[in-house]
Amino acid sequence: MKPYSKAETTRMNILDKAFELVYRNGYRATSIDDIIATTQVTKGALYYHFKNKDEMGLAMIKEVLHRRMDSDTMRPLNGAKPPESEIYGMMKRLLENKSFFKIEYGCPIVNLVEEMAPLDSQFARELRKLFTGWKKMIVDYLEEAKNLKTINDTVDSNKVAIFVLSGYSGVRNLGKLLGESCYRSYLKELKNYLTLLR
Amino acid sequence: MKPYSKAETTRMNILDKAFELVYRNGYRATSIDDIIATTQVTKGALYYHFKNKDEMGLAMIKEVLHRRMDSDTMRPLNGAKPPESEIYGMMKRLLENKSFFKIEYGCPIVNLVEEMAPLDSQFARELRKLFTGWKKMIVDYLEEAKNLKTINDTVDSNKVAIFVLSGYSGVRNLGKLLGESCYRSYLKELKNYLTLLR
DNA sequence: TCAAAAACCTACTAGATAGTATGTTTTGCC
DNA sequence: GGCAAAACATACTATCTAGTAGGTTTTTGA
Repeated sequence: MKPYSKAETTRMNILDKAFELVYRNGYRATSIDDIIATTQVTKGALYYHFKNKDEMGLAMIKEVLHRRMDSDTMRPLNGAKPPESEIYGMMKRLLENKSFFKIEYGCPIVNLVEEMAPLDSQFARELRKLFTGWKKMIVDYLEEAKNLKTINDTVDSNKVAIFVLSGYSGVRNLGKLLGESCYRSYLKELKNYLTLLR
Repeated sequence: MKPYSKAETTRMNILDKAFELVYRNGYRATSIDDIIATTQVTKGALYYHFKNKDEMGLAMIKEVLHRRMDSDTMRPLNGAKPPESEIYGMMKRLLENKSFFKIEYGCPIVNLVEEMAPLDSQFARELRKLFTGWKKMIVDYLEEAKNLKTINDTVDSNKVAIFVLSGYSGVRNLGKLLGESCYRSYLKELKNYLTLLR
């Protein structure tokens, strides 16, 4: 594979640092001046790569967020194994990943949905892609598990996926307020719920 | 009861309008100038009532948010009735209350936790009061229901409360992205989950 | 190697922002 | 009625904000 050009490096540097700042402070509260200060990239360079702040924000979602999401959550689930192992395991890995996530800052995707989905349809569109991709992965797993008789075939895969993703989004929110203990409570009760699908 | 003085009216007017703006745009994106424009109150009057923006924001949480929360969710639950009726009913009422909540803007408390809990310990403290009050109500109900043999006495009330509140917070987030349909999915699956407690 | 295009740099602008200084009006109370 | 304190009004400031104009340097390809 060919190495990154200098310009590509600059661009990725901007997006990566912007992501970190947005994760901690929110999109609108992260100024272009904040970004250029932490990247050491000048304003001219930034506006050479991106037409304006929103275009940069969208690129950040499409590139940085998609990449992290994929590496963290998108290992395909095995329909032969029960949900208390597969779905629970995915959530546990996500919630215990301390290198990408800080409990007090929650989940970057959830944060961006909260802040930007009501305000900007383009942001909403990109974030919807992320979520529906994730949801599809869960639905596909559940359908396979039904076929393999791993779970009860009366299970409504779509509703279960929504319910599980709601729980995840919500505990990321609650975690900001109550700290790590609620991750543990949530995971315990999630496992309880998932046995219901058998 | 004695009528509100003019000054009290002004103060409440500021807090009410500020609440609406913060609900729609977020706390930091709501400027003092926005607030005085919609209230018709001048800057001098606003800064007479509140030392600064944060003090106003905290007053808004303590007064407006607490009041709305109480009237909407704090009807005590009856331990003699099953969770599929009591807890489910509470969530259903909340999610279907279209006069106070707009689906695209989510839940004001959840939004404020998302935005402010990581940034300001005083905001976090006030919001924690709201949440723990709500949580206590659910825990109390579950304990009573255990005593009355309405639910299984192996249920861990605290974990169930965390799990249920996570689901609520999360579906308010998801609703911003996917619209009303996910409220319905969530409620259906919540009822499913709650039967597990019997 | 050398020109054209890509990548970057600096200094600036116009508007928004929280907060203040210094007033004037209104209210409660004797 | 009158007067002190409470309540409100106006004009201002310093700082931050996204974005731009017009330049220089670096890279690329023939």
